[in-house]
Amino acid sequence: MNPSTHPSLDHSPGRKPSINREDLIAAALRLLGPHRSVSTLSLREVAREADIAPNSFYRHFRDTDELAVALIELAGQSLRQIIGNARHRADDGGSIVRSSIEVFVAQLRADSTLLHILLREGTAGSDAFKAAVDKQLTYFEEELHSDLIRLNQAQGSQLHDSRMAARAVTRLVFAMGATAIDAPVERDGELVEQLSTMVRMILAGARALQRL
Amino acid sequence: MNPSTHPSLDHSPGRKPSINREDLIAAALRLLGPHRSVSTLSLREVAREADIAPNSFYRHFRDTDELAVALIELAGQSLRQIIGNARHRADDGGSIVRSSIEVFVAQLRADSTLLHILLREGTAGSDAFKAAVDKQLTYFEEELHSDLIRLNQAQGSQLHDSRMAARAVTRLVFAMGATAIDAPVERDGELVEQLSTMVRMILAGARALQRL
DNA sequence: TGTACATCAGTGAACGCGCGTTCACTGATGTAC
DNA sequence: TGTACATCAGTGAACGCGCGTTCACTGATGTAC
Repeated sequence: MNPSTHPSLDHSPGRKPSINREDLIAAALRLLGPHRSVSTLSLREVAREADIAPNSFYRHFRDTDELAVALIELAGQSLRQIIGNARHRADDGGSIVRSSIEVFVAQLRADSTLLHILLREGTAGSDAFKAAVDKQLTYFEEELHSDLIRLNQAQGSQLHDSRMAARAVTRLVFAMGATAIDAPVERDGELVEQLSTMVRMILAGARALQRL
Repeated sequence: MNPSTHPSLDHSPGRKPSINREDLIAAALRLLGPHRSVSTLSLREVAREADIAPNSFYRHFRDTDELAVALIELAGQSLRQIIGNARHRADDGGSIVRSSIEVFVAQLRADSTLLHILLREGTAGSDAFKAAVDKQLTYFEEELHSDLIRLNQAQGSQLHDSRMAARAVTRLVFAMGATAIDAPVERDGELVEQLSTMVRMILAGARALQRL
């Protein structure tokens, strides 16, 4: 993400851009409701939404793939912040598992297009695309991992292979979330319930395996 | 799936089809390598591969969506059979968890287009499409569930909420598998290792929660 | 057995559409002197 | 301060492409008598 690879970010003489990468990203987000997937966005469509000529798109992105990757990174960043906050807030008092999951599901329902982006595109799209999603999931995994380790130390308990526990939780929550997008809101409670059970199973299992 | 809704399956007078649904499905499978997703297939492309005129496609399927659903059902069926066999074979002797996972990963590597179909399309495509994938995952879940119950009875052990355990295992394995398609074969061992650990965590956790 | 007929799988041509991409351009902005 | 110049974001027009879908058709097959 070297700025100089993107002409629009150079501080060179010439006409100032009347529109920038962020504007195009915003236009793309406007197009992406909960039921549109990033890989179905066309260059012309985004340009239309941003009110520029189709070919102007190239001044800011090499192609739609590059825009898609930018969207995924943005989504990952903001979501990690939200979940991270929730986790640390719950830290002192209450169940971390449940409250984190509640925040996650709430995000799912708030028409947070950003979360949908990450959930929808897990397996579809170009290689660059899938790699970008995977990278974000790995970040989530790492943050959860260090939380688990902190928790272990605080409680004096021990997890078997906490890295795998973190990965299992992350992947499972995202997989279940992806399925749940299409479910009616009434089933959100059920989803929170199920996810809490599953995550507790994984954590309890990690503790149990350690004792063997 | 009432046959009479598909003219080609009626036993009515008239010219016999020189090509049928199965031929079109076969053509689609030929086009779908490990890196093509069902939702990117075009009607014209499939028709070309099957060596018929584009408009002849409509004699067999209402649209490409209907073909996609047929592909997913086929994939689900055959895969459940393969995994089911593996599970029951391992039943007497050896670790069920590990050998089932090994079969799964082996299928992933064998260029079994069928499995890739299920993994790739989890979250993409039309609603009919996603519903079809979800249905197949639910079948897997149910079969695993009854296996877990049988196992409980045989071993005298008890699982907390074995339905959720089955769901967690199913969703997790598919999610991890979807990611792994793009990984090099050398990491298959690693994948088997990780999945085994995760699944054992879930099962151990289900047992541990029961004891509480 | 032969004939007239109904069925309908498959066809060729054509349609309009949205797409990504290219080209040569224009004209606002900032720089050099 | 004024002027000549370089930069380059944005443009309008055009391209060729593959797409889904429609239409009226043809002719092989099976049925009725």
